[in-house]
Amino acid sequence: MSDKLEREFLTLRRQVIEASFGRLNPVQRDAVFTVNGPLLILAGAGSGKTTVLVNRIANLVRYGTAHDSDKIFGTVTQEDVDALHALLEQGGKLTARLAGLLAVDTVRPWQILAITFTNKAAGELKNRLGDMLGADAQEIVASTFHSACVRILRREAEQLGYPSAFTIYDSDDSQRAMKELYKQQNIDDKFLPPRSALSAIGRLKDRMISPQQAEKEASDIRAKLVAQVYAGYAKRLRGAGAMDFDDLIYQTVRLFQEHPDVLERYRNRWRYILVDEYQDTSVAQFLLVSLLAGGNNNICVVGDDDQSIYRFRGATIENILSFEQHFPGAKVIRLEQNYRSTTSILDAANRVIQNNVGRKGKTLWTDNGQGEKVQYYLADNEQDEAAHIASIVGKNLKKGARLRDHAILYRMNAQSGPIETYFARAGIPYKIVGGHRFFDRKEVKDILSYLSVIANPQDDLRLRRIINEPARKIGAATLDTAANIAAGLGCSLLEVIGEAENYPALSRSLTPLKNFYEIYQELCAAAEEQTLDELVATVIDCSGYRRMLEAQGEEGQTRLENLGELVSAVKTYVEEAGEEATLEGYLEQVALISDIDGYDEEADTVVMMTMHAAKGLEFDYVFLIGMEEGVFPGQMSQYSPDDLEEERRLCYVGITRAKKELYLSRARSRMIFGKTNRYPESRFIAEIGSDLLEGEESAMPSFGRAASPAHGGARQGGMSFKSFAAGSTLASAPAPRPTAARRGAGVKFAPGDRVEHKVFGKGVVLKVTPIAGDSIVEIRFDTAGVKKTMANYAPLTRLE
DNA sequence: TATCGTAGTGTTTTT
DNA sequence: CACTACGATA
Repeated sequence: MSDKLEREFLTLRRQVIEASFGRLNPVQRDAVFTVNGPLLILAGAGSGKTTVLVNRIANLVRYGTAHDSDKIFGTVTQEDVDALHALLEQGGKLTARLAGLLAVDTVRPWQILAITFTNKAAGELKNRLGDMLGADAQEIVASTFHSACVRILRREAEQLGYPSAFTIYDSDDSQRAMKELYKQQNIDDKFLPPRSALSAIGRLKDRMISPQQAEKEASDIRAKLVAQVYAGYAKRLRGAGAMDFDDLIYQTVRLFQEHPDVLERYRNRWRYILVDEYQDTSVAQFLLVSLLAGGNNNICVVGDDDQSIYRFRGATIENILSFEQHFPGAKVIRLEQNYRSTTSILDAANRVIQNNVGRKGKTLWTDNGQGEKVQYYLADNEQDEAAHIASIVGKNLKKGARLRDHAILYRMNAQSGPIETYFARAGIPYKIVGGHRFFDRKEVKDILSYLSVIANPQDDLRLRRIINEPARKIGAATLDTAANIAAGLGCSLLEVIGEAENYPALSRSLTPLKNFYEIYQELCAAAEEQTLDELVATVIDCSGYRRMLEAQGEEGQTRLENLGELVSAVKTYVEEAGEEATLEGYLEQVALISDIDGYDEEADTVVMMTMHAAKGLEFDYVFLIGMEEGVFPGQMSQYSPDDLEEERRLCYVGITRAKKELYLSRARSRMIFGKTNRYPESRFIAEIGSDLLEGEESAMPSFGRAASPAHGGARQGGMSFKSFAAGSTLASAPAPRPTAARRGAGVKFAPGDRVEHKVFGKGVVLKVTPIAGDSIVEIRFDTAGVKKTMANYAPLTRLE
């Protein structure tokens, strides 16, 4: 074999490998083919970092280091070279022989651990890997920090003195546990509210500080109390065989620090580690990753310091800023080209973020073209803001956009209310991500608590939650005596209840306790025999929960329906997990599920969520609402420069979600938590600058704008309305509410009328039902079917 | 022990 | 405004 042939082969090999990954820019390509050693990818918003991540993993598995290597396994023949030429020119399939020649030091899929921020992101990663790698992708572990840790802890919990079926407490459980502790130890909840205590403890755990250390380092009374409460809380959870969210990380790191042999096993298993959203990792998460990567340091992290928005949860931007110190010899790659947004949008984003100090510094650019100017609307109040958004959605739909191309983003969940009300009345389909989760509803949590007591009988907290739900005449007094006995014996509450007849102190409530225990045993037996979804149905029946709800009329009926939904959710889980389906597995999935995980981008509806939840998503049309000082940036951040910078990063995240058009809005007055306030304009508006904005404002502050589709009289251009706004405060003082009376007689509808709806198009009125000063109009649309809307809210006009 | 009513309170963002 | 916690009553 000649040198010349080999050289030709190596060049060809590189070309074939590159071709198999499609279009990548030079910087992206560099990231994909950097295989070994520490790598920091600074990825701006919309820079195609997921593509890079997927391709990088695919390259590890398929080609290993072949792209930059001159190693060849086997002997190259002229035929091989010809075949590669043909492949490059005509495409086609690889033979097994060629595939072998293209690979050098490949990585087995199960040696790769990819950590993402949400389950949804992990799922997407797996899907895209599946498309590229087929069955191999199944063996790659792609999960969140929390899920990955649970996986490890389930296997190793005993080393730490926890049962392997430990319960995962959500923040609600944590709070209950904390309140019980407060009561037991007579702690003043004014001086240190349980919520603050929990978040302080959480932040200690994020920094891997134990209760003992916290005690030692406490310098003031409050810190001392936190340390004391921390110790008590930790003891309580340990006794219940439970871990909270922060424990999942904290205990895993402790496991690795204290059991080098265990760490060694996992180090050998995962030889390549990738972490997405690295800017949002905590000290504990950094330690976890660096422990696992220790040795070969094949660690690749992807992040954007400008998008760090979880400082309040213990994330330290330090992790990204000092990556090169932590991992000497680290390679740093910057992805600054944006493929998502227009120049107008990026200009606005860059203008805002450049007001922050202490960042790595980068400027996004794009060749997507200038695009429309950023729109800025000044509304009278939140209803008017909602109406304006609805009318823009209508306009865009006419231009051919779909509902699901629109996202409404806000600072806090409470802001969704007015928009939701308006959209519901107008009959515009929408979906809210976040707020109250399905699994947080009382009835659902109760049934899940039954299940978790079956899985982990040590868990007194969840037991207390359900022992008298439905009412079984087991009150607080009885439970306290039983708990005291349990504490004395050092066993669980449930064990005491099981043999209640042995304790004279419990004689008065012996029957109810025994009745409960019987139910419990019945359920345990059912857990052995039935499938998971059957078990859930059994729990609902045997516990008496169904009977209780049935006796509650309408309210109980909807709750019963929710429980029906729970049963079908479990059924879906059983079908998906197949043989792997276990009770613990299901409870774990429920505990770690997040709001965004349930977001379905296929459904054609407008979507509403917080800017936090929108991280990582993109939409053609994005509305950022409530651009007011005190709302965004929030009240809490006004006096803290650090918090303000985080708000600014959040603003940057919000702006960069938009692909085509960005709409900002502010209301002159807004009702928040029951009080009407007038907030000044958000500083972010001034930071963007009037030259990038195109303004418009509510025209006549008092007259049913909601129903009038055209913004008659709205001013266009520049920011000249600022002075106008100031002068018109008096005129706009009475809160406008679109009522039938205000709108006059001209816009009533009658059956048979031909009408046009901004969202659904043209149709015929079928029925009109007057109700409380408004009316429900039932319309058969030519294309959208039959819908009901409220006459005063729907963007509806009568056609002559 | 359960249930009803009232007073008070606290409100960001989330795995 | 919405929720919780607590107290009075059946």
